[in-house]
Amino acid sequence: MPQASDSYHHGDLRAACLRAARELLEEDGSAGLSLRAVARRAGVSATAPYRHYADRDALISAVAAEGYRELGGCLAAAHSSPATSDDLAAIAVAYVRFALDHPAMFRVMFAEPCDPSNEERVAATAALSEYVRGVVRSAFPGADPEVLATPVWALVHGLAFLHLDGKLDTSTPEVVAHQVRTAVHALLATSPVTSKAAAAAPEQAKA
Amino acid sequence: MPQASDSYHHGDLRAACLRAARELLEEDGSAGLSLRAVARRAGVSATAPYRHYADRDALISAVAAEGYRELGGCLAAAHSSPATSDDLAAIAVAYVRFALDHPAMFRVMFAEPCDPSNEERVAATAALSEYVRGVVRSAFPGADPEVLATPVWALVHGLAFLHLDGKLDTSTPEVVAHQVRTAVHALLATSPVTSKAAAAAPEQAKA
DNA sequence: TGTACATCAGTGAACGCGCGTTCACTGATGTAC
DNA sequence: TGTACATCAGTGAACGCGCGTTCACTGATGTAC
Repeated sequence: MPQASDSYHHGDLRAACLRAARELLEEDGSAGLSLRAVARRAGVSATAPYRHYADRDALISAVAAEGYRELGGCLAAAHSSPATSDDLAAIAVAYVRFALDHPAMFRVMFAEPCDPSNEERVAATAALSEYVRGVVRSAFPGADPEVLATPVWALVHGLAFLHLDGKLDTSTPEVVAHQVRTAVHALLATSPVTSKAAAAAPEQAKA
Repeated sequence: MPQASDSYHHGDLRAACLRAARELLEEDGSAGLSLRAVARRAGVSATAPYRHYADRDALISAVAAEGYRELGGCLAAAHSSPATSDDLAAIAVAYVRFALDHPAMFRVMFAEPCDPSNEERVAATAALSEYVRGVVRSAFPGADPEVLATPVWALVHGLAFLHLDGKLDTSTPEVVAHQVRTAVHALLATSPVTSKAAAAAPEQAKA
């Protein structure tokens, strides 16, 4: 039974560090994410986190891994089995929303040049990449997922970053969602690859 | 006549600071980019840069602005008047190449959450955005550039980041170029928007 | 059920570091007469 | 052409800061008998 906050032993400092790190990230951006600040916020001495994380990088990688898992969850929640480009657009909207809701976290996950060799990181991004392939496969059964997965991910990822960096209008969630949907449809609805099936059975192609 | 390196006055410290900052960026990433390090490398006291830059952020913004200008140059050099999706793909390749050749710089330009209100920055990214619209207009005269410019930029920008973060194979420039070209063609050759003209004159549409 | 002891998860002082920025200063340069 | 002086572009000492990490330590917990 953890959580005896007044005792010498914390109970679950590992999780508390992660929580503190995320809060700091949301409040101060990645600049505020120091081991000492995490310890402070967790109400523990500056060196206590070393019991649970080898060093600063290990903590950050753990935060990033958590982010990957959460992003995966958000995408799955947006649509479990996408079958049309509309469905895919909904997933894209969720992706961009995640970036805007957790900007610092998203940057840690993708834009930080930190320890790309960390196992947890590699596994998490491989899983994400595999997920994208799966989405593409189920949304465009006629297309080669190996060819289509990269540009689709790139498109959505790029939309996320352009919004994040203030290059696109982010005034309301609706504006963002519309922007993302429009972009996805503009490129995906009947691209040469996705429309293979349509070419084979043109009468089924949407107008 | 500047460059009297042994004199009390440096000659052109402003430019020397920029140069030093870029070198540090390439060598140590953005973590190594401190005012003091810049001064050290420029062979000048720690406080001398303050004669030319109000503070650290000002220096960084100046570096970023230089980056935008250079990126613009690289893109223009790749193809001056793109008329086909092949031409556009060549520009996309140049964009990704720039990111891979100057990774830290690219991150400063786009992924750093620093002072988005800086005038030089705003102007530079607006110019870049306008440039993308121009490219789209000249490559796809039948399409609405307002609709197409965002997804095209996002696609290319996303490709740059995925390569930069090691999510895609970057072993050789050729591999990268091929990857980028394939991605661009997969989505752009006859997307519903870009093929408006083709729809109006279907007999001219590429097979 | 009680006790001895190993192990675990914290503490707190200390290390050396590099940072951004201020300040009063001084050497070099350029300009007006 | 020479001189006085304002201005400019550097210096170097100092400030306070927060950081990552080490170390020897100690209090709490769990386990074997």
